Amino acid sequence: MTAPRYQRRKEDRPREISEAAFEVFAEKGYAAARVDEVAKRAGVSKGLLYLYFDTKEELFKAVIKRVVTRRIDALLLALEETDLSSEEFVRGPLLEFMKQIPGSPVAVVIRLLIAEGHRHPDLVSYYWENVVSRGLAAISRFIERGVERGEFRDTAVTGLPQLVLSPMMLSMIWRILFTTRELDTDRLMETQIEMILAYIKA
Amino acid sequence: MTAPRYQRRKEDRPREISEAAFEVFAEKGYAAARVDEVAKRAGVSKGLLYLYFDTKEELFKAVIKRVVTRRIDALLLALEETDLSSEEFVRGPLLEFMKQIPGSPVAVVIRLLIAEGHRHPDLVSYYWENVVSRGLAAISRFIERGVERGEFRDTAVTGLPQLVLSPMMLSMIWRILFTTRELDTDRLMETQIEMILAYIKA
DNA sequence: GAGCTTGTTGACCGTCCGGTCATTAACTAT
DNA sequence: ATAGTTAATGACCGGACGGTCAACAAGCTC
Repeated sequence: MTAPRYQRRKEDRPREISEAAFEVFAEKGYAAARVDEVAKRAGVSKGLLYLYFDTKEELFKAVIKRVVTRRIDALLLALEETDLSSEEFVRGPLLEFMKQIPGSPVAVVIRLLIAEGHRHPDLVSYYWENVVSRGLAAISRFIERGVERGEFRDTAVTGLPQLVLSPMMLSMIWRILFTTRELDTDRLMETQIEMILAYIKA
Repeated sequence: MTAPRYQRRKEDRPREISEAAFEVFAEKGYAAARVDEVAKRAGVSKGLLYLYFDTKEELFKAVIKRVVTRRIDALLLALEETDLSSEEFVRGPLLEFMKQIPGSPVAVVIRLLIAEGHRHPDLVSYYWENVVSRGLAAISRFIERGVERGEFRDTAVTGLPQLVLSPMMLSMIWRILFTTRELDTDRLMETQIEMILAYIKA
């Protein structure tokens, strides 16, 4: 009466493998990540991994998409439905959202995309369509709304929502490269918001 | 009377190999770059490459350092020696410098560092010491000078020179990932400078 | 032009790794 | 219990790739 050597868990395997893969890709990057290592961390054999994912590249794409998909909607919804004034929303929920990104899995995805995007153009398109373009459009719309309400002036910022996010981008890269060096990334983003508001407030 | 099969060119080989390596690393990233490919593009045999560089990793480091070393000093010098007013210098030479970076080899180096920095901490330190910390310190000093001269107020920006550069950072990443998508990166940087000046001018 | 030095070649090696598949054994239906 | 189904294993393969080295030949010296 020994314990079974393994259990069949068809339902959970893809997620477990994908989670393990995220870890390994995050640590090593795509090319240096070993499929054996992923299988090991997921607690399965390499053969099984290849039952659920056709190739290493498919696995990679699945991992990226999985992380991306779970993260965008909350903010966009909040942004559409808030009854705060534009300024209050920017200073509150939007800033909070930005502060939390550089330490989140999104930062890892960005790193992987920067490193490997070249050879996975469909992945870059996916990320563009599901995250970047939606996020930027939402910020633009939001500023426009502020203009319509008479809270903001109509400046170049309306058409350059990237300005709001650029310190967040820099903070992400900073943490990726210079984890040990000092930088108050929160303060960086706060100050940018402060400047933008000062610049566009009516 | 046949032409010799090769010429001895001890002096030029390291540079030629290093240039070829830059191309290949830029196209493929570190792990996916093939030493054979580098040798082929440099017009030498793999054996010769290994005479000048001990390992692939040493080659990589040499390439990064070579690109970095040739690029920093001009701006820092101009910044120290200019007799323009602070505002004029920012709107002129500094902005020009920033605009030109995202399309330069520096952007490639950044991409490689983001992708591979993890496993080459000494390379990250090198980049930090020779480029980032010097550049940021120079900008900080410059703003302080403006404050001393009464041109600027003393704001949080003095201690956050990253704010000046963050749209440049975003522009670099944007071009790396989304070459095809529209973004007026020049306008992005101009607007940031505009906002900062409006924010800190006395 | 003979002989020496050394820059250069390219075939070769050992290892590693993505991907395969015959075999096994956990579950299921009866 | 038994037989059938299929989730899961892990040994294995072929090719690729970083790195080596014995042989070669370009250029120098006399």
